Amino acid sequence: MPEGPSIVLAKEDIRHLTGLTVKTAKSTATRIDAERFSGTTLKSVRSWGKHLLLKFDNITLRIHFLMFGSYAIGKPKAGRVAKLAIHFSGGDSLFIYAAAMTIIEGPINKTYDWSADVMSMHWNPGNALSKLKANRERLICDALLDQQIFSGVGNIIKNEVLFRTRIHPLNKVGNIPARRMKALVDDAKDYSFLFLKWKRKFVLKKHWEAYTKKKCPRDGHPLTKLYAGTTQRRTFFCEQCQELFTGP
DNA sequence: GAAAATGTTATCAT
DNA sequence: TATGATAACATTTT
Repeated sequence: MPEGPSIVLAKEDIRHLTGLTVKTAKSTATRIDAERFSGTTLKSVRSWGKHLLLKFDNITLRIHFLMFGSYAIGKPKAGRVAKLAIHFSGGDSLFIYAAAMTIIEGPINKTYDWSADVMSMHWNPGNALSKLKANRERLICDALLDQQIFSGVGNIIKNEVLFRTRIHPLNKVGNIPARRMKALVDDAKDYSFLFLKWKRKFVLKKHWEAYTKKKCPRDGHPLTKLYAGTTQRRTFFCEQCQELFTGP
């Protein structure tokens, strides 16, 4: 469920519950006092990167699906205990599984930099570029996963965008020429929307060019698989066509 | 059936 | 104190 576009799909899926009032809510997560939702109304469903945000009157439930989280509408998943179960008056219900959740008090606009979210209409590539300028020493494969810079970008999008823009994942941010960096920032957004389109049609995997692949679709060169960066995430790239810049 | 994986955060070490 | 490594979380796919 995890990367930004998948959260957008979840948002679309859940949005029709907006306007309903909570009859009962139960949570097995110690951090969540589900009682607080009782009697409140679901005001809006939003997302910021990988965060799914459900606003109920004065509090917002922040849901992060981590690697394996999921949800169900209407009917709980068989044989599973929901981390949060919300029953609305009228009979609708929402179940959340294996997610990390937090309650945000009051307005959320202060909490979130919407211009960092690649899926947001407020996404601002210029802001991303200036944040990158402040991170010249980091590897680009790490910077792409930084949710403060590219909120919503996950490991698949990281791999595909680096491949599409022919940038070697082990480049230091500061060594990448400005024009190439701009192309990368733009593609982070563009590819995320392609991801969304393909995921919607269940054809996402078919379009992967680098992620989990063995051969470069451009030149047939074998792809390198490396656990790269400070987070040691799987990184697939072509030594031949993805450029490693040596700096100024 | 073991191992790995679309991820983050809290806690432990240094 | 600040930074970095490790564990914890939990489910589906390979």
